[in-house]
Amino acid sequence: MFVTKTMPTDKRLHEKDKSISFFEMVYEVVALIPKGKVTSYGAIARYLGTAKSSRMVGWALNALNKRPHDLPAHRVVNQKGLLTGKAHFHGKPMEDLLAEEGIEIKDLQIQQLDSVFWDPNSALSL
DNA sequence: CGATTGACGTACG
DNA sequence: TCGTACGCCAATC
Repeated sequence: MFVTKTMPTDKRLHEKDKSISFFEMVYEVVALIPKGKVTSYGAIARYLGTAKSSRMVGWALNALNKRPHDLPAHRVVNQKGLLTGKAHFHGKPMEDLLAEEGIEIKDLQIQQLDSVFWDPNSALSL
């Protein structure tokens, strides 16, 4: 894992620190999503201090797709628990990956979302 | 350097 | 309640 630059707990993440890219901050948070849990783009965006840049989170993950990575990007869904990024997964279907972690999905929609939702803002004690 | 993009979110009808 | 419109902002073209 490439966490050498800064850890999410570093307060600098909440500053206008341009020394690290927005992408890397997203990667840090995504890497910390517990197995069997999911979070949303908006939740990550809020944690990073750019609540209105939720689209950027998706953009970051899109860039991730272009290069080899071991991040649980499948654990990131939209606020409704819908697997909007499924189309971007080339390997095993996103829903399968989640299902293997014990997450129930029906028609690309995560069931019992509240019980599996992982909010970085509270989990990481913002 | 300006225009476009995008795996979202909120507002509005 | 559901579908559509628009804003958002960093990265890319």
